[in-house]
Amino acid sequence: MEKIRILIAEDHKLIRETWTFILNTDSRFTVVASCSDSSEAVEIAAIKNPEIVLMDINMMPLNGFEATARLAIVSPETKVIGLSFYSELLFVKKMFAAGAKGYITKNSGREEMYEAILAVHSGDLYVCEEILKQGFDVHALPVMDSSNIGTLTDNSMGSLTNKEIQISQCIRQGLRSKDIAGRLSISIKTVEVHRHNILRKLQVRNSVSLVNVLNSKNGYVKYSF
Amino acid sequence: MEKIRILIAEDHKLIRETWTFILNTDSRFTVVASCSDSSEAVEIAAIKNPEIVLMDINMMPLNGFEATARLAIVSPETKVIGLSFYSELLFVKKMFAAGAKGYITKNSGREEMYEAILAVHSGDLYVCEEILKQGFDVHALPVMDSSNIGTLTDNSMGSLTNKEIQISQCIRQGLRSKDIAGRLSISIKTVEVHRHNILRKLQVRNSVSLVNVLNSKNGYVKYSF
DNA sequence: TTCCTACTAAGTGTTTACCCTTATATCTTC
DNA sequence: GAAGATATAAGGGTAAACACTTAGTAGGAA
Repeated sequence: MEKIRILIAEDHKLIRETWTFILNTDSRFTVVASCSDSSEAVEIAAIKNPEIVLMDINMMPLNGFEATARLAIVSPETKVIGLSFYSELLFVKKMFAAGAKGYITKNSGREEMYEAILAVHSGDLYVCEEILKQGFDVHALPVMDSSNIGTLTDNSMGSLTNKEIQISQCIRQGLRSKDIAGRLSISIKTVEVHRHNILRKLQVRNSVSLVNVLNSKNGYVKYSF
Repeated sequence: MEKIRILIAEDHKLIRETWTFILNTDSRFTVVASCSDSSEAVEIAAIKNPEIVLMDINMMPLNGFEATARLAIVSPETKVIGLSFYSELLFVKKMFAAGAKGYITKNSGREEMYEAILAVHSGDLYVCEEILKQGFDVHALPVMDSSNIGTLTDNSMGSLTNKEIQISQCIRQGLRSKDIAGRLSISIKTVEVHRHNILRKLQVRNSVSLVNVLNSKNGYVKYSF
């Protein structure tokens, strides 16, 4: 039986090396390359056409969403599985919108990683247990093909209006609704409506999480400790 | 030759399982247990007396510093190697002050993890390349033994106590006081007191500003893409 | 011992955030 | 002109954060 050819794109060396090791140890898989750089991942994929890419969403210089969308162009046969510490549905959706076929978090089990690779390789979509539990329905997503891949990769911030973006920047600075209202010369109630809409659109439940999402978009990578 | 007996304490299941796998694959090592809970790590160590503990510094309900200090009491022969995403010297120092004998980041190589285990097992102190490059001199540290272990887990970080640091990290993750109370098994009221004290000590007026201060000090890496 | 710090947790407020609905005016766009 | 999106802002509600106080316990230090 042919081994499934895998590319690992993950910026933490220890994780990248251990995953390479365990996948190569399994007779079903072979890691054809690994890299810590997302641009490199796209280049390598274009040359080696791996069947599967394990793609961390926190990478330089492109984030996982952008790298996934580009990868779909240079190597359409390659299937991407998103990998991250986050189970935030926003990231999951963004990865699928970018053309990913699977998503697992680092709270998944080792067996779950195998399952994900096998499922995606055989043409299925896959998300891990942790994300399923949040009520995410992978089959309810619009089908992603060459016609619309990448079109939704900016939908999070893109769906925020100018005012919402402006206000979210104020929130990020630690300003209260009262402060924002004063600064923008609008009613506190208006600010509150905007806040609510921002949280709803970005699917977070409080301002701290909002700021985390905003930071992750603008190039901050959040580590948890 | 006797295998080196290892306990892995790491909250991300996928990482925990892959490390268990690769260490068990190597004839020099055997993973006697692994867990995602720091209290459990202390309990297990007390029973199994592993020679080495690989301890992630981000754990619940104790952080890595506290777990390491307690471990020194219940299993003095056990040597702890700190593991984290951070090369922040503050965290490295705190871990050594808590009694750790080694520290590697997740940017270390797989071979470096082996080296660390072997070095620490043979009685040396060890820090990875990445930390060495920052000019950290492990041998310049005061010697840690039963008389002073834990005494230096103090106020280098803006005079926040261990509990306050732990709670501020929970806040950073977007958790509410209710969530934090549940996770740490303490009263919401206690969490609120800590929150209040944290804000007062760091001279900020809300959680978003707190997170900004925490991010500016450590843990966040600004990427440009 | 006494002192000090940390952790715990209660009480009692005020303020802010967040949820949901309704509504008006303006603007583009089909 | 109708439809849709945006910005505005109000009312009424719950939940959470924040402010301040008191107080018991535990442990180490003086």
